[in-house]
Amino acid sequence: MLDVKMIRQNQAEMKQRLATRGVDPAEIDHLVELDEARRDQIAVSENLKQKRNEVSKQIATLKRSKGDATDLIAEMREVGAQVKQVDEKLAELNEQVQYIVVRLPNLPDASIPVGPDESANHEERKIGTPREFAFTPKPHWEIGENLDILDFERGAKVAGSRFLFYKGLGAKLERAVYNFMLDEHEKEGYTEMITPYMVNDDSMFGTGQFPKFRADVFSTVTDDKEMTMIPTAEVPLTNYYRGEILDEAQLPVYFTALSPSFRSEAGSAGRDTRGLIRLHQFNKVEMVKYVKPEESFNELEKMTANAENILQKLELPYHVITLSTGDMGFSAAKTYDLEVWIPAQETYREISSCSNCLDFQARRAQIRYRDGEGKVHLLHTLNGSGLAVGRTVAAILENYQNADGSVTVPKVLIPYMRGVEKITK
RNA sequence: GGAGAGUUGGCAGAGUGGUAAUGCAACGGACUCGAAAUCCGUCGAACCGGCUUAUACCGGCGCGCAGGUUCAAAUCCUGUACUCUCCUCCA
Repeated sequence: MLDVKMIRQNQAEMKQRLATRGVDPAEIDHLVELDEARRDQIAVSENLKQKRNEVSKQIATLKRSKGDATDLIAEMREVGAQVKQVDEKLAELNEQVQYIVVRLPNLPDASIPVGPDESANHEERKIGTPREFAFTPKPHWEIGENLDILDFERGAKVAGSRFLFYKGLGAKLERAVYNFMLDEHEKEGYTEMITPYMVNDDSMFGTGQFPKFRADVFSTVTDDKEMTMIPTAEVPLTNYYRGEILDEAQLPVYFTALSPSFRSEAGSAGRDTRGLIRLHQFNKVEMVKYVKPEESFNELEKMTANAENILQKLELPYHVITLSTGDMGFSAAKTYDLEVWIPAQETYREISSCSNCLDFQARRAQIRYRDGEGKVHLLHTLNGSGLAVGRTVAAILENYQNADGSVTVPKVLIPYMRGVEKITK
């Protein structure tokens, strides 16, 4: 959420920068108008309340000295009615202002490319060289099905499309991958967490998914209580400190967690219908940071390096891109995507997304810190995948496949596979 | 699922209709070579509005949250969240 006061004081710049994210400048004009009306109404309300407070004190004094306050009470009855009326109007204006402001995306950082969509993304660096195959590489779902380690058919029968079973060494590989990731992040100073996998609306609001993106999630209703299946562990990890004021000395805080992520994938019908790329439920190791504002961009570089470290140790080719204004997520000011090489598709596919949200989430979730002078400030939050586990397994299966259909286990994972060096039929 | 108790400032803790005691902590000062102790003073989170370059200042709000009653609500009423205890159930 953006600061309305800041928008008001920098209207022209805000309109221009938000326009690069698809916000109609007229909406900002409307917001500023409503805010003006809101502040006028606050002044009216507060004047009335001041009067009420003053006269109420007189009434109290009179009553204590057994005086007659009938006239004053009659007068105050009128003031009370006015306050009620003014406050109703104020609540309405507040709601209108909030309606707009909670749906505005974060301000894009000045360093990112401006453009309508992914075509404007900028490649920062390319690491590793895609392997030359002496045979036609198979897609990972074929490899997995042939080896009997991935079962999409039964996933569809038991749950539906975009669900699967991992089986035998497939399940072991998935577990090896995320255990490896968690161990690496632990070395980098992240505290490992196991979070709730269902959250309330306040949490979904805090990180920016709600109210705008309700269609993207799965929710459950029990006894009229609605909960949301987390679309990413970013939600519980970032809401961990919701509504709290941390001490400056606590910062930075680094969290990591493995969790399933549940996504409805509404609007992506027909895309990536096969394999591990786009599922309703997938595992992901997430990284979240709470940092002081002046450090957030440096921390973004470090977090991205932490995600890259995983790919490098797995010896998977990838590149890093900076998302353009049009391709970036709602809460982010700057995002690096890591895309891993998928041989069968001869292309790079997203496997991690690391974002600096500045104070956008902190303002929504009211997460603050107290500095050395005792002053309270919003802090900055970052989140990144480190990495999407299912897509990592897909990349391993495809990049490490052999002509005979077997898959060599990446060196760093062998200890996590209890010594298994190759997955064969 | 049933029954009961609770939620007040950084912490402890009073307050059952008249506008948030008190203690500790914190901050400033005195004393001291310095510190402790003591004494004096200040401050009760955060937030919002006004006025400001910014402080300051003025006002509002503020007793888990949301409503209601009232001239006036921490206090009365309704709903709700969470915590604790007991029963039930359960991994």
